Amino acid sequence: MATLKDIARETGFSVTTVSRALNGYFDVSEGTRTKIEQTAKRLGYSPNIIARSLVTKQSKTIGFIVTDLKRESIKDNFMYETLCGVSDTLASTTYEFVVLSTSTAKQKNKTYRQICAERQLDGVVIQGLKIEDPYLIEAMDSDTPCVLIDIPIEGEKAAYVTSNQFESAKQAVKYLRRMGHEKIAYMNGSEHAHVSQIRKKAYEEALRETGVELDPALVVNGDFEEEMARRAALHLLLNRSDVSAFFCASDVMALGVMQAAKELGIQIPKDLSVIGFDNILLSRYITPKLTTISQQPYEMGSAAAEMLIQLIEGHDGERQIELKNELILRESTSNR
Amino acid sequence: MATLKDIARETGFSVTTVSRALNGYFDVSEGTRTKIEQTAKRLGYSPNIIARSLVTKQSKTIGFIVTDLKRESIKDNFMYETLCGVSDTLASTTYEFVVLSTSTAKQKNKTYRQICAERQLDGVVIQGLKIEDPYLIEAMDSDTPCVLIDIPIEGEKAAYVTSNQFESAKQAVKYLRRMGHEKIAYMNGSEHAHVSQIRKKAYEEALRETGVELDPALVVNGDFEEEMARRAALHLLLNRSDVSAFFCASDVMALGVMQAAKELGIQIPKDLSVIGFDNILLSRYITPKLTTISQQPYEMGSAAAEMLIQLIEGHDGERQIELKNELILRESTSNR
DNA sequence: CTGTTAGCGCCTTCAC
DNA sequence: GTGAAGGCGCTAACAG
Repeated sequence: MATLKDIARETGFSVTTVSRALNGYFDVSEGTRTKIEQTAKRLGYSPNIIARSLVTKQSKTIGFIVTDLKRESIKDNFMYETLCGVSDTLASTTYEFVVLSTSTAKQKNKTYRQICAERQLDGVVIQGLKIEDPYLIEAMDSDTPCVLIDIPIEGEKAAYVTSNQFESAKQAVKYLRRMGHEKIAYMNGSEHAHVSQIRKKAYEEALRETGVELDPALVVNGDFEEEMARRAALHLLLNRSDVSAFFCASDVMALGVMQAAKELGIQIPKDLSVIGFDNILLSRYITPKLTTISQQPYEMGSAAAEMLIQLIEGHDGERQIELKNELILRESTSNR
Repeated sequence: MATLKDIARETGFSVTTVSRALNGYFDVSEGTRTKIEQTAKRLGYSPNIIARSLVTKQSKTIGFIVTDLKRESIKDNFMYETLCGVSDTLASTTYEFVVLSTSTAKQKNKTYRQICAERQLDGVVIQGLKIEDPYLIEAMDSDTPCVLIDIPIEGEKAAYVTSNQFESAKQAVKYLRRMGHEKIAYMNGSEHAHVSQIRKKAYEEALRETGVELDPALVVNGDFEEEMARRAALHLLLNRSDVSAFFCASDVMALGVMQAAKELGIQIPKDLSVIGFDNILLSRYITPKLTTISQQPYEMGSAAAEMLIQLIEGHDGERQIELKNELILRESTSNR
């Protein structure tokens, strides 16, 4: 691969001049610039970003840290869509991104600082971390800019993008209330995820505001997994025939609930109304079609990347973005 | 961030010795090694891969070049699953990967060589390129090792992983033949994709071997898109009421075919049998459940990454891997 | 306008 | 066993 040195030798100019010519500085005469550009082209020169990074301290690469980039999530695709958003936005910049799949366990082996330092990451997009994950704390007082997805924590160099999940979750529960449901169960996701906490709070608040006393027995946990949700729902529905509606913190868990209902001969929506969260692809293909809350993961990824670039380049602008979710009424809900 | 120099200053040794101690060379005394290791730890040292790359010529990063990493493909998830495979395999190595989303158009702006050179990529996994894409030719006579997914071309530094699609496609068509179908239409994908060509060839060969004359009018093109497939199928089915079966080069296109049939009041499988390709998640959720051919994208990604590491590190081993597909019989096919 | 000098953080001879 | 010197490819002062 041709280097600046090669071009310098060919053209007779110094490496410095060649560098400046190729980087569009104005203190090079038109003549030498064209000459240098031509031989650069002839030699198939292309700058070594690695070498450049070493001196400029900018690697032009950002990290996309995700928890458990796993095949199972083809059902929700949340990760994939945010990744597409990030990728598309970055495509029009000079930045590239490395995918860093992590887990709570892995975070003990390599610190966040190390990850950033090793490759001199210019910035980081974080997705799917648990609230007590080491990386989250580290990220907050790190010098490398970062944008959190769905975890609303602000920091000196940290921004976040989230959605109005609280309001939309409340809206879903209140919708069930208006339909006459009173014994509304809630299928929560992993307790360690911020989104779980907030959705649960929304559920509780919606009930309170509509005059329903909270019944802790109606709150179960499916850890965002279909099978866990199925079992939890099975258990609950078996013991509590008074439950007439189920609000789930994710569509995948709603799938589990529907399966459990089917096994028990409970008809949806006649005997049980179900609302999910995410508006996954499957939700409109299953029977009955699932009433759910749509999110905009692609837009989240894309907004995150945009904010990150702003942070990296020191511009000021939005530090928090809240995207709008929407309650999508379909066939899995009906009057009590 | 602490550097070797910092550790050298602290311990009193030279940078050279510190480097050797930390890299496990044996020509350092036990005492100095432990001392150096301790202060390295204390200072939170972690090597600067960028700087190291510059001298070792190994960036420890591989490129994952994909065509059109786009949100639409949440329906097939092929890309995502291979990505997971690559990610998981790389997780146990010291390599990281950058996602490089490209397109035929983009390939004119930046050459494959440049992409590899700029970041000194140690190797590349290529997925989804069209057969006349510039990158494909360039990759073949490039010095950086690469592994192709689903494009069986071998090269000095190139390996590939694919599946027995030819056989499995033939199997599918022959299955339709055994069910008594004679007028079997074929919905092809993009002509520029290698997989399209091979599946089409399989279709033709299966017909020939079972004594059916080829009818070019029965071969239509949906470009791997649902809507395009829907329209193409609509057109064909409208004009050719003798068609009793449809073999599709992808499940997504099969979805389009099923939609077209529905619009025309054609019952599946009573009036029309449909077979897809990919075994996407949706295929077993729709009604009727789609008969299809399953692939193993995750395993492809994972195998590709493994082979790539072998190539990079100069070990010899398999250069071609063929994974097994499987015909999955469900509800969209029946006797003529 | 152009060249010289210096250095980014690291590794690899080659001496001692 | 340890250190000095040199260089990877590039950019950033600083002179001229």
